Amino acid sequence: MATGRTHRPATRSRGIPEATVARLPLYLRALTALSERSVPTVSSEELAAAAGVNSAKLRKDFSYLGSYGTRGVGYDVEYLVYQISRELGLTQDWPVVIVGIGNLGAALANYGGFASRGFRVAALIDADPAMAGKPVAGIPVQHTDELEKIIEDNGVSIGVIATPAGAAQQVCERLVAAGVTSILNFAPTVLSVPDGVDVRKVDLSIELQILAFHEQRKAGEEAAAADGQVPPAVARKASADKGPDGDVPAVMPA
Amino acid sequence: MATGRTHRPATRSRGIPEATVARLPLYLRALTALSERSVPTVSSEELAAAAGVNSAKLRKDFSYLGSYGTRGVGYDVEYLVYQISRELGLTQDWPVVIVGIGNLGAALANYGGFASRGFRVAALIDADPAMAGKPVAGIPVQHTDELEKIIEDNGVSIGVIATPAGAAQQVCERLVAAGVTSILNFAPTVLSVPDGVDVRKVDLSIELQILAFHEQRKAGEEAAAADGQVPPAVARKASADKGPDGDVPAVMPA
DNA sequence: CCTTGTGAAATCTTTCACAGCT
DNA sequence: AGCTGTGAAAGATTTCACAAGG
Repeated sequence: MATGRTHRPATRSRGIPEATVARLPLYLRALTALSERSVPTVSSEELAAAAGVNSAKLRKDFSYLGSYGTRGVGYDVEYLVYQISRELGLTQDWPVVIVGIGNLGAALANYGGFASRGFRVAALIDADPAMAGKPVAGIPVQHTDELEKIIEDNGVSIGVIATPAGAAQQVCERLVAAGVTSILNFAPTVLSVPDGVDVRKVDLSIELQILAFHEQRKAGEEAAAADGQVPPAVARKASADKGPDGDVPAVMPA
Repeated sequence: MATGRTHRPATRSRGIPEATVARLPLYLRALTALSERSVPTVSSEELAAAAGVNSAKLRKDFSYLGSYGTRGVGYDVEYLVYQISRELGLTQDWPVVIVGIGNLGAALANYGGFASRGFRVAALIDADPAMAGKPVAGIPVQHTDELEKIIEDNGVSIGVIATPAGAAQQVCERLVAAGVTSILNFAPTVLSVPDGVDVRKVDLSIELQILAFHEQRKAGEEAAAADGQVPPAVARKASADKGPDGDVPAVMPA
């Protein structure tokens, strides 16, 4: 196995922080909306509000891409759309396969935003022979047997796994063996992949549990507030970020 | 009323870092699997591997919950399951409503992992009158007109938005006005919410764009590697770490 | 005036490495 | 001997605040 014990040599050439990368799509979406309304320029303050972040963060983020703004004026919308698209690699076509065409897989196949920006559903794959040939979202489902051939023929490097948890690791391994190097995993399981393969996961159950944690915390604070004289709900603020406070009274609800 | 009354006393008693909270569900899932196999205890090393994190991080995470392990032995699986469940607020019942019963909403309603752990789909809501009364996943869809009543009657504090982007903000406002304080948003839009309301978002398009960024970067490095003398099999290097919401399942070679 | 771009400070997160307990 | 729990170091991210430039 790989002996690359050396912690990442850190190719710092194009080092855009991961946190920044994760926000670029957000900015891009906001900018696209502005572009559709033919807004020519936008300030960091305005754009940040539209994207649900604060303006200092946005400016810092953009500073990693280069100096694309004009002091005293703001950013040229069209130009920024182009620069961010290029940075994200959206100026090229990304064929994607979806494996597992159950409820969720079908929903993903039907999701419009998929095709919108550089991504193209190259194939739908399912293990159920009864599904084979059936069109979903206008694309005929193919059997898992064809997986390797489909990946190769279409030059697919991004795979979406929407299978049951039990099948996910095996599907993952076949995708990777066939040449896929980026995986979006909707199955509620941890995937093991070789070095060099990126995995991102989307997990409903985890998100709900995180919300439950904060919900519980709020309930506890409320109870504590009833005791003291903490002012009731305050200012209305637009915020896309998660709860700021991390402070829970040691009150145990038995 | 005092204006400067500090919202948070300097007491750091129970402040679990957000990054830790986001990993607790992962640990819980791994522990549940161990529990089902009747494994009595587990070491931080084993559990970390199962959860796809490193053991130092796991031990640090657990240290915020308390000292639940035994030196020289490891952690008692059942006990940890209980402690983490309690910490996450999963020992209580969380009624949830799903708004927007299209492809995605239906997929979510059918998702088993939903009901499994403390969450219960209290109602499905859709704006289409034609949907009303139709059962999805065994639950009859109700019309949006009923939204406020449903929230109130069921004491719902967590809402899932699976509507088209255009409807999401309005639905969000109605949910919040009716008493919902945690929202899981699947619509590709930034939600504005009052202070004290938590929003988490799940966005296919954003995840794909982040993958595309790394995919593009890999392609660039490959080209650069071809210039040098890195053997093809090992030429790929990982960015390894993910952003705020993501983790990379690490592969632990023997 | 205006708003960007950015060093520096503050804060949060991960990792290291080992003392301390079983 | 083995493994946890944790200070302290290292690293990443956010925020501040202001100089620089339109």
